[in-house]
Amino acid sequence: MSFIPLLPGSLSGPPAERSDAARNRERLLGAARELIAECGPDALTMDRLAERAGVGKGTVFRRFGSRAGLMMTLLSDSEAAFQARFMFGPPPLGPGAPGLERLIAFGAERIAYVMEHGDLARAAESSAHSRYEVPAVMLWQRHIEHLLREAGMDADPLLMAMSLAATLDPDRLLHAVRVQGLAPERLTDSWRELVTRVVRGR
Amino acid sequence: MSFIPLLPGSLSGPPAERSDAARNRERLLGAARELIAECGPDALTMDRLAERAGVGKGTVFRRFGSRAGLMMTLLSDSEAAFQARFMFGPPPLGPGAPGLERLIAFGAERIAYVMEHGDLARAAESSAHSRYEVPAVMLWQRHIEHLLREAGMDADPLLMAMSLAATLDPDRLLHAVRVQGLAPERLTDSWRELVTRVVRGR
DNA sequence: GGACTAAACGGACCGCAGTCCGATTATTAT
DNA sequence: ATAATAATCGGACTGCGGTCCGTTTAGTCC
Repeated sequence: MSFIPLLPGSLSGPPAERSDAARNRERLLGAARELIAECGPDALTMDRLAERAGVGKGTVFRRFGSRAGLMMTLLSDSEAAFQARFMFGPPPLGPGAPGLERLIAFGAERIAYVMEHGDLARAAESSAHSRYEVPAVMLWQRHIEHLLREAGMDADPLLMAMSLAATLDPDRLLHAVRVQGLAPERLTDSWRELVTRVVRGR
Repeated sequence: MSFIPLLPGSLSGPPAERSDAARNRERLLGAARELIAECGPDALTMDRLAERAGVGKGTVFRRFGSRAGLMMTLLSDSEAAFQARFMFGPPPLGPGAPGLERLIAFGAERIAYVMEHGDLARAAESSAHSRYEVPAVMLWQRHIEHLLREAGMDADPLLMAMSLAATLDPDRLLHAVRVQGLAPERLTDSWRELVTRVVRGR
């Protein structure tokens, strides 16, 4: 988790990080994972986190900016893995399969992802102003748009991608499964049906 | 806004409302509309509202339950008017037109509605746990589902309605228009395209 | 009118996310 | 080693939504 900088002056890039700052970040991430494992993401408050990690509250916010930022950091590993799979992995999720098949696979994988990391994802998006500025969310949407074009979608792929992305919103998916009691497979089936109809068109 | 109860005992229904309670509710609604007219819905805090209306903070919450509840109350008039139009009004929005045409009209009207009352609607849905328990939202979704069935949708109309409703989420629509700078007409066009493809199917 | 009761009242209080600024400490140059 | 400097630290503070409970008051029954 630490590395020796090749260049002392560190040309290009943030001007390095002080050792205590790095130590505190690790402490905070560890404490956050502990608390989430114990009581779930919703019970993680910034005060409790600071106390558990043995640092001041200001430190938490300087490190992660906000609660949502912390959650995004916690998600970033699995998030990056997921991104790698649909961008560079084997088909049908990755490149090599027709657009429609990749779309179907994408939805299925995303639903599975939300079932696993949903609470975290929801917490990461619950930033007051911008639920749609989250980089990962924007990337997904552009990916869907790309696949739509590849599948021959002619009419406003950007907005179609927006609509399809709305369907995969973690909040909605979790509500459907946890509150409405729908089976995840049913969501997957419905997604397949939806994108098929949208792509095949009138 | 007030009426004389026909039966003193008030069979069936809440056990009447005390006069001071009614007076305070009117005061609060008036003050809320003032504040919103002055600074917009986001600047309306429950403390300010209580102060402006000349009542205690506890009174505000007993009256409306929560900030979201207050916003829903403020919306209820225009909300009811909208509902009446798509349930009993003239076609193509109301009954009498084919399902697909009604769906298209519904989306267009909803987009227009959000452009007008969007901030309020967003505030009304921003209750932590349940953005989807709002009665109006549930009604819309069931209405979409009904229209889908009427238009001959065979595959899981409930989930298809859920996906389509997600497209019409106020938060998303406002973000598309205000942040992304998309023209509302483009949203309407895309909606028409979307529902047409979904209904006409594979 | 006067007593009784249930409801409404109000504002102190809580936990939360996020901000601010004086004190502290790691780092670099001398 | 020492001083200078810039980043980090910590916790008091703010504003918010929401809760609680002792006090007040409207409606009712005699």
